[in-house]
Parts: sequence; C-alpha cells; structure tokens
Amino acid sequence: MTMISVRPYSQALDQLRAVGLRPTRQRLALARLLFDGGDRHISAEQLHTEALSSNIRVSLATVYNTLHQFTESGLLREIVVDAGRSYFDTNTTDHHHFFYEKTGKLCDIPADLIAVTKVPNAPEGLNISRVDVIVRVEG
Amino acid sequence: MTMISVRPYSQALDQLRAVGLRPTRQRLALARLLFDGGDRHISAEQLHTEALSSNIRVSLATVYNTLHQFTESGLLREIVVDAGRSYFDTNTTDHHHFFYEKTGKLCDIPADLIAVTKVPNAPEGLNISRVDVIVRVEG
DNA sequence: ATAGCTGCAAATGCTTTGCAAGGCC
DNA sequence: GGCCTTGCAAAGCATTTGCAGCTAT
Repeated sequence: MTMISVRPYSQALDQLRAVGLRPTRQRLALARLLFDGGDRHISAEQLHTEALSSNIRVSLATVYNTLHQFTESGLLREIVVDAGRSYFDTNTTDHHHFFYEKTGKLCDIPADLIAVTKVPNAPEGLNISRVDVIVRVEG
Repeated sequence: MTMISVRPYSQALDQLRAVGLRPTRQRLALARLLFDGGDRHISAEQLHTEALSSNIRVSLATVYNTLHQFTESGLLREIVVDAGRSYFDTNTTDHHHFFYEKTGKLCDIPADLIAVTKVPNAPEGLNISRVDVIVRVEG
C-alpha cells in the first residue's frame, strides 16, 4: 500500500541517454534530485548543498558543469533575475515567472495565465529563441 | 549656424538636484555622458572606458556607485540579461527589449509594439514593481 | 564646518578552467 | 583501451566595501 515516491534510477538513466550524456554516478544523482518531486527553481549552490546532505559526493564545479550540460540538452532552463544570481528551472515548457524581490524566490506563471501578444518580428531574418517575462513583486 | 549638440551642464545639474544627489564633478560628467544623445544601454565598464577617453577622471568603483544611485533615484533602469552582465538603460519609460544573444546587444521595443495582457495579480496584497520582457534573438 | 563623496586597493561572490586521476562503453 | 568525466584548486570576472582624504553647501 505504500507509494514509492522516489523516481527510479531508470527514469533518470533514460533521460540522460535520450540527450546523449553519459550516465555517470554524479549526473544520475543530480538528475534525480532535480527532477524528482515536480518543478523546481534551484541555484548551483543550493543543488550542491542538497547533494552533500543526501550523501552524494560531488564537487561544486561538477554541479555547475552538469547544470549547463542539462541546460544545453534542453532538460533545464536557465533564468537570470539579478546579476550574479542564476536559477535553473526544471520546467522547460512555455511559462513565465513571478520574482519576489525580497526573498529572491521564483514562482511559475503558467503560460495560459499570461499572454504576450503582438511580439514584433525579429529583425532581418533572425529567429526568436525565447521570450522571457519576469513579473517583479515587492516582497 | 552651428548647433551646439552637447547638452548644457545646467540640465544635468537640474537632474541631480531633482533627485537630491549632490552635483559633484563626477556625477555631472557621468550624467552628461549617459543622458546626452538619446537612449543608451550601457555597462559600468563601458561607461568607465568612455569617461576615461573623454578625460573624465573617475574610478570604476565610483562609476558603479553612481549607476546604482541613479537607478535608485529613477534616472536609470537596470536590465539583467545574463548572469554577470548587467546594463543600465537611460530610457525609464515603459518598454521592453530585444536581446541579441550573439552580440550581447540590447534594443528597445516600444511599449505599444508589444503587449502583455492578463498579468495575474500579485499574491496576497503584494505590489508588482515591474514587468520585464526580454525577447531573445539568435544572432 | 561637516556631511557627503571619491579613489584606491582589497575583498567578495559566483562561475569557469586546467590538468591529473578515475569511470563508462 | 580510449575517450569522456570528475575533482580539486586556482584563476577569472564583475561587483562591492572599507577607509583615508577631498569637496560641495
């Protein structure tokens, strides 16, 4: 009757294979921390701390490298709110964010609760790679 | 018959007085560099370089301090596109931005050429301080 | 006179890199 | 085995800070 709430390794394994990253111990462990339990907005430092307290031996440099590899592979999306404060979002679908200036926290705004219309065309045949909307909230 | 294209000191002076910043030599000079010649998106480093080549003796630390004071006073708006890359926009009216990922340049999108509708209310009595839209363009 | 600025250099914080050792296929 | 990955420590970069000296009012 007990639900196993921890995502099996095989799922993280498939995820890594799908994007062509070799499934090392560190990548598997980080993938499970990131993608278990729904959408997250996490910094490199936070993920590193979390890994260490889960007894996952991994260096901060590897956390950074891994986050960027995941981002390039489309498993994560990077969100910059302040100079020198960058978050990685496990939700890569189309959506935007509330940013709480005081606490520094991010919160999703589903794409259907906000609408950016009339986006002008990119100049001279360039493509729009993404539209980021950040609604800054005092508090 | 020659137009004097350089904005007089008195204008920068009034600007500083209006926001209650003491009009020092450095602030006056930086204000003139910033607000002469229309809308600009400039980094601290760029402004420092520009000041030096205009024979304005000012330290990089003072440029940073001044840019932040101007931002807090509402003379400038800070725009963050990448972690560790922050621009100051001399246009403080309501508008948004194209960001050219390759060149790192910013370009204004007038508020009437883009529309963000249906912005959800800020949670529990918090105020929205700003909505930033960045349209990222490859190239 | 005095409160507020500035310059310098050192410190900080986040992120990246170089390279030797280790792990996956 | 061979190539990719990791760890560590060091380097890098943008930005901030502390403090003595200067300046606008």
